Amino acid sequence: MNIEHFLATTISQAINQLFELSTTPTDIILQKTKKEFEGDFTLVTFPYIKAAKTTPEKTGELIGDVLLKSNPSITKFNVVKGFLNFSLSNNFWLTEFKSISSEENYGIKPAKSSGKQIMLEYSSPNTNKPLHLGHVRNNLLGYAVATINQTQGHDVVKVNIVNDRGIHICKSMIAWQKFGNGETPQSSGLKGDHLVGKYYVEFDKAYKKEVQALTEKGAPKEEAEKQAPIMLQTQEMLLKWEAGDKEVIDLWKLMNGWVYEGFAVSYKKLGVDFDKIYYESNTYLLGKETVQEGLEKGVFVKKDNGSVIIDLTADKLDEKVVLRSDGTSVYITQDLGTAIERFKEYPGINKMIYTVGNEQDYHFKVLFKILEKLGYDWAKECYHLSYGMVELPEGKMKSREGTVVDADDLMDGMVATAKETTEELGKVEGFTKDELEHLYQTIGMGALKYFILKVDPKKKMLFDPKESIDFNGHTGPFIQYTHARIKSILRKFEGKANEIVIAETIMLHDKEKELIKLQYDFPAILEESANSYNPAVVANYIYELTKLFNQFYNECPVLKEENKTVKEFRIKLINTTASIIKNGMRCLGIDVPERM
RNA sequence: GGUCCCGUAGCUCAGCUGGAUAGAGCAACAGCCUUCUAAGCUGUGGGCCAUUGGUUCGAAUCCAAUCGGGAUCACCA
Repeated sequence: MNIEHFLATTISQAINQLFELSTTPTDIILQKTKKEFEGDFTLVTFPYIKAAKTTPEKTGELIGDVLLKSNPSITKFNVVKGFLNFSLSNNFWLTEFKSISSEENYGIKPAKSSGKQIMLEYSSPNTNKPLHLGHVRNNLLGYAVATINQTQGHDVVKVNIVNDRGIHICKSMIAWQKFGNGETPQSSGLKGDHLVGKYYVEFDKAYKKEVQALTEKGAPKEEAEKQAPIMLQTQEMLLKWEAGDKEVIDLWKLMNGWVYEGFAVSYKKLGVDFDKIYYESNTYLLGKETVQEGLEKGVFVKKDNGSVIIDLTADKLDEKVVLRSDGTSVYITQDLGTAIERFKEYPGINKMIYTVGNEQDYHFKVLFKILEKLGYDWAKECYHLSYGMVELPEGKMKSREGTVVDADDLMDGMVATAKETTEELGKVEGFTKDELEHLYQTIGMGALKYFILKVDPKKKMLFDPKESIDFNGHTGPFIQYTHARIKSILRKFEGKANEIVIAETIMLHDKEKELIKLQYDFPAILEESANSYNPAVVANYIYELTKLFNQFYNECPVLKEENKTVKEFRIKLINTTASIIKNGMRCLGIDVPERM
């Protein structure tokens, strides 16, 4: 039985008997004893002093006495005001550690399934421009949440829905036709998505020029924006696309093909992948039938002008259009249809997660509410994994103003910095050229990923490209470096860590005990992180573990230790530390090198 | 204006299912490399946890209001 459960049960029984209360073990909240005090676990006794009809000190004593007799693992206790701190025996932690270190992948549950299936959508790029920093956060977050949930035995289906159609795609296409001179990724040497993105910017330039020319001739601004020839051409192209015009479709396929080639490269660098990719060009007509059904059920209302709406004012939301007066879909129509389709396609889904920025909080509230009103009981299992924007020191990123941080540039920059730093530190000996390239990649991406994942997803975060990302302190490279150091020690021990049998007689040093206690927490941390869809929980835990190891390392020599049993125990201890660091970082999608 | 989110050290962030003296990193300053990798460790300084009330034995944490910042409220996607 898990020790915390045992303690809770014992304490619950004790206070029920002593103070005539009727608590259950789940009412008992134990916390870890703060470092300044002696003990392993702490019970706050304030809530019980009324029933105990005595002082907090006496209350603690009474409960402590019962605990002491209940289990030989509990060796002593002390009471400070309303805090009952009790200690578990050296042997308890040693035994605990033996079990931790004997597990192949401690904390990361084996292949056995929980029976729960989660569909997780993330990335969702547009095919008119390359990925930027915002997408990076989205992708890293989605991927990490998926991996962390897999450790809980859940079957996670990672999906990506590509926005490959619509007016914005046509803008790039028109601009390419007009100004492109047949430029291709091959002829220009540009990555496909960057090439297409370039023409999206070209469109905007040309469009602004035309609007300006028209307003100078006296047209009102709004009128000019509607009547600019290039805009009219774009709208015409969209109609042709919808009609299946071969020429337009061919161009569309060609240019989207370039974009996909470019995305594939970026995704690979980011280390993310998908089980299934949806394309909006296939799904954008979905949802119209749903609107019909909703009308019949009386969930939706048809207005005089022919548009269909849902009135959500009673739910503190507004009226929402679900079908335009001309009978065409709006965005949410498609989302309704896609959601329903997915649950049909994967009947086993218990949870549907959408990784989308918090500017769409309202949209998803409405979406889920509508699904609920339509009577889909899985609507309550839909979850919007909302994350804050990545802001630059100057404020928001705006693609039209050229203040976006491009994902490829960013990643390349990180790898270049990793290279520089590594060379400066002179840590390049003994590596082949290929190994070095791989190492720079690992460190640079590790820095970027950790930087983004360590902050709570729902909060907005600041990214300063000038100061870039540090490699010292609370960073990915620090964790990677620590792992490499441990591996270096283990190498000197010729990899025999697994053969070590831990002696019963070891008296644990403070730092050793702290390390074991922290390792003991790992499974609970993973579970919490999985349930809250928050990778930062794991990220911050790994940092704590790493920092603790470094302190231990400075205080307790490992290889220089004279006593053979202590030395072997420490080897085993750091071996387990390394594997938790590695597994934890893997959950975040971050590689840790064996050497660096 | 309605709704939602955020406000913790100079900066970037933890801590938030109420509990002991609010923690890290960066930046500043002072130490530690005859070594198991110093991308490290130790120490110093730095805080009215936005403000004001409330609930409580106890509030950074819960509630309300206020002030600041952001998002959103399209027959856009």
